[in-house]
Amino acid sequence: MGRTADYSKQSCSIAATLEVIGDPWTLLVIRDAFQGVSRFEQWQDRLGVARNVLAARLKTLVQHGVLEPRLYSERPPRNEYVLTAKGKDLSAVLVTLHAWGAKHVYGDTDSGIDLVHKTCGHSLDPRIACGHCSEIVKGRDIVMTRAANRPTVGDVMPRDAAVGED
Amino acid sequence: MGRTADYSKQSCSIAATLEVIGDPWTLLVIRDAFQGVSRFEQWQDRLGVARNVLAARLKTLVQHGVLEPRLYSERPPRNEYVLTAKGKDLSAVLVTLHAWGAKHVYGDTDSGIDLVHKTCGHSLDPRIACGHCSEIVKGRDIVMTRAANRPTVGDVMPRDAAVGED
DNA sequence: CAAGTGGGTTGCCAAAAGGAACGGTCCGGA
DNA sequence: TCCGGACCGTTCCTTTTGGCAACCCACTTG
Repeated sequence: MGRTADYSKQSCSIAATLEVIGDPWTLLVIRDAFQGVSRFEQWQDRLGVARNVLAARLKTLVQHGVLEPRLYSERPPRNEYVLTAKGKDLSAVLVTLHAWGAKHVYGDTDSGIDLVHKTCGHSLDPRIACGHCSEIVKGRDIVMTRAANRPTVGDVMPRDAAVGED
Repeated sequence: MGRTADYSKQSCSIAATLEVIGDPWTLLVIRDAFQGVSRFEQWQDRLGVARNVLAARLKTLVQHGVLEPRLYSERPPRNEYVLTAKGKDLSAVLVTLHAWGAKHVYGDTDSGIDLVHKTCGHSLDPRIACGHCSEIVKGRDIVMTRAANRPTVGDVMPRDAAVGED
């Protein structure tokens, strides 16, 4: 079956996030929302996604509080969907996805969408910084630890692991 | 069915990235790889994913150069899979996904996995910084522009749009 | 030599995506 | 007033996938 995919039992923030935005098309719906798209037909035109699928995605995004429906016409009832604060917080995810694709899929070829950092005028080359010490974080300085004494299914990893090496 | 999903025609780095890592389970496979998992049986135990699906995911991740197979036994041929540099570059994506889930799904409850910034000792509160000016980037300082004169399918958005408002 | 382990492949079934058609309500023009 | 079209879905049917279990092959250990 497709995607009954029980990520959910993993008690992991990454899995939990994927539970919300991991369905096919969902992140592209959100990407377009950041570009100002807010109506059914706009998404449908841009993505070419099946209408029933789009309807389902919008519904679950609303349920999860990522999008908020706003009635802009009663009779016929029509609503548009705008990003909530929770949804806008996904910008960091989109930024890192974009950066990876720009670097590793498109080399230096044009990639259709460009992110620009307004305050410095350059196209954005995003890095992860630490909210506490404000330093740029290198991959090897991050430690992924299995929190506390939480018995998780396949606890095969005894030691902590560094994330990346760059 | 599902996921014939032609993201591909979108000429967008985000869509391109999702083409590689957007399948169900794929990001969890990569998450575990960062935690040191490198063998079929380990992933299978931890994720509970169907074996055929796991085999398919590993294959495409290798094809895309995210994982590299390494033969650790000839006869019987057995290989393990390790992250390439390209794969390790996905750490930023995992970090932002994790942060979003920790903040918006788990509130302050324990989330199973914790990311710690070794150099300052705190648990990581990731921010996006600009590689050029080294400043922390606020969402509203990012402009998503449709690059150059690339005619993309549903070009309904005349103006540029700010990303987020935080 | 029998049982176990590691790493898959094969086949069947159910769930999700694709796709096209339809329905309802308004609007603008002929 | 009648006709077509825009919008926003919903329904129905088809096509792919993922879930699941069984199976297989090549060692290895008891």
